[in-house]
Amino acid sequence: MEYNFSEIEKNWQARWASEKTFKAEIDKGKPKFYVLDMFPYPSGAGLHVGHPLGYIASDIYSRYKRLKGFNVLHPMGYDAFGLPAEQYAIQTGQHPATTTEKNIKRYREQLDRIGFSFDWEREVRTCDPDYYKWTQWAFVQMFEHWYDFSTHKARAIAELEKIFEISGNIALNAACGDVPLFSASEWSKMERERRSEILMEYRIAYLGETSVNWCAALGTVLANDEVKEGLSVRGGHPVEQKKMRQWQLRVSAYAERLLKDMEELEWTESLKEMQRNWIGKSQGAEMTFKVMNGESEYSLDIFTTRADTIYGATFMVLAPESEWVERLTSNEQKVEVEAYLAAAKKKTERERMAESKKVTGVFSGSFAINPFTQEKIPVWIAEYVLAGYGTGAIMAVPAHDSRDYTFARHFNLPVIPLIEGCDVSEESFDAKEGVMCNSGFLNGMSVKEAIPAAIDEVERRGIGRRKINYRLRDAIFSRQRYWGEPFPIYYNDGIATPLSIEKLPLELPEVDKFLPTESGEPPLARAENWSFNGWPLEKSTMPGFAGSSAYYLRYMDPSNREALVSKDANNYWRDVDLYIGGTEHATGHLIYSRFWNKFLYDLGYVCEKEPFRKLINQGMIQGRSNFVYRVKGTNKFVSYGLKDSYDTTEIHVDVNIVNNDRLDLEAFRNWMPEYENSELILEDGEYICGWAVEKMSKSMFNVVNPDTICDKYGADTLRMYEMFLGPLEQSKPWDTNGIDGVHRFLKRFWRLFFERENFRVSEEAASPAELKVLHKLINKVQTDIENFSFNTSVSAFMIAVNDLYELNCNKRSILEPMVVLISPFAPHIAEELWSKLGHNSSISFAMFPEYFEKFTIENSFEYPVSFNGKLRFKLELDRSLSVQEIEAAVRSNENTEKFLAGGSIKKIIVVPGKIINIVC
RNA sequence: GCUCGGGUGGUGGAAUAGGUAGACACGCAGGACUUAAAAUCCUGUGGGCAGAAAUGUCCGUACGGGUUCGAUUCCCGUCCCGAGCACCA
Repeated sequence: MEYNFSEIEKNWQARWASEKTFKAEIDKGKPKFYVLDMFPYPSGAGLHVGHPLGYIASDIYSRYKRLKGFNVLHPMGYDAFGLPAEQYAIQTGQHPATTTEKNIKRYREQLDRIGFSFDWEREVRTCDPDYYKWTQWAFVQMFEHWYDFSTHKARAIAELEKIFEISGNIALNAACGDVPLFSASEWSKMERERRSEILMEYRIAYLGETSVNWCAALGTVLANDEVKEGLSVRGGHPVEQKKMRQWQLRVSAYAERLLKDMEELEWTESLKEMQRNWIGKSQGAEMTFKVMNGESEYSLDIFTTRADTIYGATFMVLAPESEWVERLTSNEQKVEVEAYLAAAKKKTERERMAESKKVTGVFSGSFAINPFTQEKIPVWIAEYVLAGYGTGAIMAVPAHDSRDYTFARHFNLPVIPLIEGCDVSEESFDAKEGVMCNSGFLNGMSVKEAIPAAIDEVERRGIGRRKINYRLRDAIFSRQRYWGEPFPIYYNDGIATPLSIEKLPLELPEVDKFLPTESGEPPLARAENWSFNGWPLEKSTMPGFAGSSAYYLRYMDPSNREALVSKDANNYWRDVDLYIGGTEHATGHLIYSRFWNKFLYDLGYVCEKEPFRKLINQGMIQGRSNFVYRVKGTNKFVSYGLKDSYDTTEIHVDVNIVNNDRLDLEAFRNWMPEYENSELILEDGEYICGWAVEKMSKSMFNVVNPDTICDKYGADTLRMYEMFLGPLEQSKPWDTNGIDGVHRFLKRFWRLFFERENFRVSEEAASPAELKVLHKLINKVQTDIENFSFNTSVSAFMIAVNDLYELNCNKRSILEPMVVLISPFAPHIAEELWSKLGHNSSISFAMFPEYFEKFTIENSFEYPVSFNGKLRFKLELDRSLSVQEIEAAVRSNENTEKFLAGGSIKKIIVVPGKIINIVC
């Protein structure tokens, strides 16, 4: 009987859907297991063969866990708000909702063909008002809370107002912006506007002036993780710095917890490292310098991690955007400084980065006093100091900081070495090692001793204190775009006020065009009556990460109208046990989501402080492009092996008309009109194409559609082949060439159950040799799945099937467990054979937790062997024994007999005094 | 520049508490079946040398050293590739 995969797959997919096989429900009698994929943005191009890689892996794991008796939650949905749909809408006038809906439908069709065990009843879409109601709700919660560093928790704004009434903000240790100290009586005398301004500085979701990444081409601001190398991640447009009043989330308040709680997560070290870098904790000191601009005297704060180098601070530097620049520019220097600032301002972020090696700067005309040497040192303004980090001002120690060094050499400022024996004639000495000199009371100490000693002295003198700084900035939350969640905020007399929960969701209004208005306002300004009770509503929308920050919680209870997630559902499903997705979200989504979760945790809405316990980053699947070689100036194409004897141009050719790098000549001539009459110069009667690994994209004609593979080979082959391609976490090119091997294997597997046309499975008891094949496989597949080493388990199946052919085995006691074993990988064929073996219900209902254990070596196999084909044990051997005597001892050992199971010894490797390996 | 990964046949990749390097698959070559093709099955396949052959032998896991009876695996140095961060004081 033929392995008719298309019929088998169609039937079982229909049956899974109609029987709701993968519907997950709370079952307190079973342990839960939550397997989540990063949900896709449904783009217009549809899925290519690289997209499902992670979904296949998570599906294998989900199905495996179900077999082991877990109650598995495995949902899927769509991250549906986003820029491409909006850009497309601007070009075509089609509503983004329409194109998004269309794309989702297409995605769903493609996904369904691969046979995933998703519970589609839990599907979420971020653009659905019933969904984004809870995104808006969370935002309102953040608006109505502040962060208290003394309790390490978010607390209600109402509590903050009480504190202000009783004691002002003097004793407060809160995450906040720039707020002057005030007493209770001062607070009581403040106007409503002033109070709301102050409260705004404390809110976790707040409106504030900040330097933002402005992308003129997109007409919107972008978050730091949406900008790479000065260009927007989406679209690659230039980005510049601009001061704007924007909604922000006080993520920085959670920096320490985000850092600390990561320790216990099962994430890869490199991913954790990326987050650590992004959070960028550094311990040091804040120090105050006296600065003088002519007669006026000020106190300027700086941050440093190297307080020990204070004696070598020979000048100071301000960021061009620093508010100190104006105060500290002397009249004589005014013209020069203004010219410098204007030039700096004009540069885009990209230009600034490209020129980062160029040294630029200008003297402000002011001087500071080094508090330890009492020297008068100049204050400069330079681009290499960033306004957003620390205080936007530094003390420069050219001898021990390479950036200060380059600057000092360029502008001829003094360099004072502070470490004995260091040579600063060519470059600075940045290492934190050596013995201090030229440093007053620090002389003779090692750097490691000097750092705390210097800070102690600074604190004793009252000119500074210990300080921890984080690189992590607050997230800019406003986007001047249409296709996103509207802010549930209106401006009552200009005061930002949230809508109450009963008014949510605040739905996205209709607009005539999806572009900004002529006056530069966001697209929502085009909406008629965009107001609440006559007050204007906020016109920007939320960024892409808003909707993806809590979606894993919504899956737990997707249709709840009263809450984001019920207590009951949350207490059962708790957190994501396994999260699979691309590494590109390492510093965006994965930070925001953790922050969002921690905030809801503080408020008691969720019960776990971390959302994603274990995380796997699947590698990207790249394209494998094919080339033909056109002889320049002709319509002749020469085969790969002959191309060097001609002057040729390399041209991409559609990989779908190439097989094993052999060009389908007929298809090529029909591919494009210009090739219709081309002349092909062959070698050995064939046209061989060149190839290269590139990004999978339409323009390179190397996109392989999973539908094509499903048509030709079936979903089970696609699933197994994607796993067989290589380690899950590694990036690798897609190469359709190898797929035949996997397809052949499935056909061979199928034929194990048939004799000629008949299904024939024997009820006879299995032989030891047959059992050995099965147990070897169970052992291997189980450990491989647990380690996400799916490529080697596919190999293990192939070996087992080959072995069974050799043994001519068709016994139920061997084949039935094999069907169970293979079902996570190739569920359709497994279901079909399972039903042919006489089982009525789906193999997914089989759920034998014991099935895997039953067949592990320890529990059932009588041979104490290691399955690598090697037996290892220690024998008490005398080193004087001859080779023959050792062999005799090995042969007569009882373990050897058991291991051989009737086979014979091929080779014995004896390592004196250690191990004996027997190969059979 | 800094921080992580990683360099194994023609190709994708196996194998590390140090113990037969190249599992499994692709490709290639040869063969069986067939009028033929497809499908299926069998055999060979890292390189050199010797041999008619079975086989033997030497060299081989980026390069150079080291530890060890034994190194793809551990240590030191060099080169190359990939990813991330990039004036964070």
